[in-house]
Amino acid sequence: MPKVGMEPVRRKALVDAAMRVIGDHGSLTVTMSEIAKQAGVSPALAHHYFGSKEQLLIETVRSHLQRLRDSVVMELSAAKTPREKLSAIIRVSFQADQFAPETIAAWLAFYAEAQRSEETRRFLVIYARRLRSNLLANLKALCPHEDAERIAEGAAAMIDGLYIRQSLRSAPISIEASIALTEDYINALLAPLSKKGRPSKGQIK
Amino acid sequence: MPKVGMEPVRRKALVDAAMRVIGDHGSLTVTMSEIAKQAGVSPALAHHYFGSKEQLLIETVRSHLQRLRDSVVMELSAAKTPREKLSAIIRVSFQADQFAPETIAAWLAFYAEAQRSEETRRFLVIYARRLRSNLLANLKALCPHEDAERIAEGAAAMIDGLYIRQSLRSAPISIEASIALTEDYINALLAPLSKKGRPSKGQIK
DNA sequence: TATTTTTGATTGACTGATCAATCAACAAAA
DNA sequence: TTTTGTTGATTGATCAGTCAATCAAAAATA
Repeated sequence: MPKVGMEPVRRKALVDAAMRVIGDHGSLTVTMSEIAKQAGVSPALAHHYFGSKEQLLIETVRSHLQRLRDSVVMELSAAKTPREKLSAIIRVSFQADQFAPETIAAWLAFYAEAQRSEETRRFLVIYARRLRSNLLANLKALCPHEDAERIAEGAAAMIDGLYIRQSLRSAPISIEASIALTEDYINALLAPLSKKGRPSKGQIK
Repeated sequence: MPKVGMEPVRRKALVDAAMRVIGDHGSLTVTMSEIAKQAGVSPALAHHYFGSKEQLLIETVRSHLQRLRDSVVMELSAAKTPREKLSAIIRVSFQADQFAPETIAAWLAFYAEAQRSEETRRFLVIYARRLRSNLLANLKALCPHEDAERIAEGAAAMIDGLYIRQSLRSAPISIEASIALTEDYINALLAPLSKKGRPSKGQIK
């Protein structure tokens, strides 16, 4: 085996391994040994590259959020109208790999960790803001601004709520049903509204 | 100091202490020592009464859920109509002590724990089912059954989602706003419906 | 080209701290 | 004197983090 330029390879392997271990362990109380073993290296090497367990965990959150962000960007650029973009955001939130039990377990663990780790919290806040602002921007094209704020808040909450409920794995809701519930919410709140505030009968002001 | 009948007193003190410690620690990785100190007894006594840390934690979840349940029952009995009962359920979910940062942190920790502890998971499943079925029962009085199912699912998700978003403590949503968002959801989805499925103009079948 | 030197990658063994859990002993009430 | 409550001291396990030593490739030198 070669000997140079291993660093990026090992870092990625360790971050991926951490994600997997956290996922099926369902918590951040995982040991460096478990992660290292999963990545096929010694625990000492994990410390060598990341300095501390906390740092490795933070990189793991970062990487996960980055991947999610990339998905959103890609899907958003494919969608044309604001309404299509809203659907794209929803679709990505519930896409299969995001909605897998291990991924959801990891999410939950990250949220719990954010109660103690300021840095983890910051990442999740960024994610939450991005979700909200993506929704908001497109809603503003479809209804008055104040309504858009409310609806964005509600839709974001619903998405996160569907996640957390999924984590209990009792009567799990399918991906399609989750998408439908969120779409319904947006449609129902948008229905009586329109860009410039059409009251009820299609009269444009 | 007196000497008999201490057991229930100590158990309650320890469970309450655990809740407090978990709350401001924001995680279940708390030590028996911390809990015992908070309760003003020695760690050995905590083990004496609960046998293990896990058992104490489980009792803590149970006690918390029981208190919530009591609140719901009380508020529900005060409400008369189905629509009022729906509002009562929502109101309890967001009542001040439930929505306090430490309580939310504790909830989150319990959800994370449920990934590993079957018993904790069972309690949370029971809570989730109860919330859903309380909503469902009252919704059924207001719209067709299939619609009631969807709306109950969505409202439950929204409630949980508002909780989890609150845990990030960035741009926190007020109690009133949280209630308003959930009420809006129900109103919006209920609007085009009625008990026997009036299509759109008030014609009763 | 052959050799030595340097450098990055990697690990086994170890340390120190933390903690759940146990237990023997003691105090006070019954 | 029996029972209940209570604790300090201790044990054993687990882990994050450190370190000195090894190995093999690459670079420098002859």
